Amino acid sequence: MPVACQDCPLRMLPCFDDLSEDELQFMTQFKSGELDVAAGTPILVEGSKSPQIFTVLRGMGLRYKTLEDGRRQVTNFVMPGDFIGLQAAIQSEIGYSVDASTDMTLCVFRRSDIWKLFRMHPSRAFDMTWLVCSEEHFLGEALTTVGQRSALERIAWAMVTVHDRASQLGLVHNGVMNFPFRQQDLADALGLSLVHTNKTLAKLRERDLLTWSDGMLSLRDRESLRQIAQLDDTMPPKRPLL
Amino acid sequence: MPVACQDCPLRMLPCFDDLSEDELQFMTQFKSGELDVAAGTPILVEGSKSPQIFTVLRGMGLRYKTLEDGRRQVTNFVMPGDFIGLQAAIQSEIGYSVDASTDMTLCVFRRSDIWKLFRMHPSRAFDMTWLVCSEEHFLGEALTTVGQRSALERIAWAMVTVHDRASQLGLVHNGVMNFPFRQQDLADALGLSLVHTNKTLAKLRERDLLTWSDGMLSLRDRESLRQIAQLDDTMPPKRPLL
DNA sequence: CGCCCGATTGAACTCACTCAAATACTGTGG
DNA sequence: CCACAGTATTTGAGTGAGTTCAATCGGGCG
Repeated sequence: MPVACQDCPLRMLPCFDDLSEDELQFMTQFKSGELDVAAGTPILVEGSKSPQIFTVLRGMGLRYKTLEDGRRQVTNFVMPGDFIGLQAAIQSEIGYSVDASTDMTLCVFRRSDIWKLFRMHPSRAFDMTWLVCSEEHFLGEALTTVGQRSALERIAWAMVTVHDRASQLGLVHNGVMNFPFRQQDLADALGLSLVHTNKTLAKLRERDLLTWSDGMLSLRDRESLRQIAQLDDTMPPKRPLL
Repeated sequence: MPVACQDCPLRMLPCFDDLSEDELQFMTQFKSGELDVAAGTPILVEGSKSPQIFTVLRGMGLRYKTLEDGRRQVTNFVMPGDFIGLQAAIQSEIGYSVDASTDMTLCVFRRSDIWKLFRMHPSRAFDMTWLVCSEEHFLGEALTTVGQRSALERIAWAMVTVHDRASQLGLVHNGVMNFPFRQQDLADALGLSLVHTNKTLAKLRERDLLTWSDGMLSLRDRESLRQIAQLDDTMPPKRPLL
């Protein structure tokens, strides 16, 4: 049974912009349905033209690109509130794949309605562009991390970034969050080998900076991790939700 | 003396979408001026809120991010037709810096007019979003390159990508293009050290795959370079010009 | 129990880094 | 016109961070 936008549990979170009554009504009719997928399901496939666009309501996933010989670059961890698939709607093809890492619920939009959104609801079009800019910004950060930071710095960066994101979404309880990924996923996100990722994680664990086992992640000392990562401590602004 | 959009030399290139009479007229009044800068001038500064947005008319530059300790990640080479600074207009701050590597001419827009564009000209707003998606796509490619490819593959990838882009813009003459960057810039773009970049370039030169000296780049064997880079050979689609 | 998958650990190797110095070029001032 | 400083490229040598190979361990499941 689909959730009405009116009752969207994400909408209530303080990290998201408020919606006007008008916008809310528009979104309700813009939303074409809901999709439930099991862990492991591919949601978007690189190079395809998906007729659908999604907002993540629940669960987590992986966004990645692959080379012909099988090497894989994870470009982001997908979390609730993320808007995925717009590339396919605006250009002809999509440049990345998304797989579900846990069971997920997705809010579905028709790509053919995008144009209507731009014409009829400029404020929502603006918000959509905001989200793409935001993703662009993140990829710039990730590129800088993989290009310039050492293995220890990369992992510290990833953990603080992921944790902060989850924290915004109210997914951290008593300092612990669900982190349903494999070490191989983290390695592929940071351009490191699995073995070295494992050994570097062990170092952070020995120093008692974090714990991660059985899919549960806890930052024991976020401040130290932040410093290792040379990450500045700015509160992210409120963001739009589509 | 500013160029009228009507007479914009870029507009005529086959790689750009056609504009309707209506759109053309709107752009002319949307354009608030022209800016000429000398090589070496900073155009945008990370973290600032520039009141201006630009389209590059002429010349090349560097887009990059820096860490506190001085490490630098070049995130793109800036070329004519590129639209820069939107992040600052849509969010409050900009996430990267841009410096001019040659003398450049920029088409200037007021950030305060962006909202008007979304409200009054949805087709241009759509095009703007297209461009951001495109940049997002590129950053995904770059991240994959830096995260997964070897030094030889990275350099081959960068050279083919840059050359193809210049080719689209009609900047390649007799197989030769202007490439006004230092080896340090390329190294910072690919997450490699200067020394290793130099030695890897030498290997490609020895194999007679490319030549690059005095700011002139020529791909002697694009096909081999493309294969080394594991880069697929798809024609880029026509793109919007703002 | 046996199998599969993911995490962990050890050992050897190598790609890419740092350090260092030489070369080449350009602009500046005497 | 030459000396000099500053910047970019090139090359050599030694080092090290991260890789690959390989084996083990542990939990979940048919």
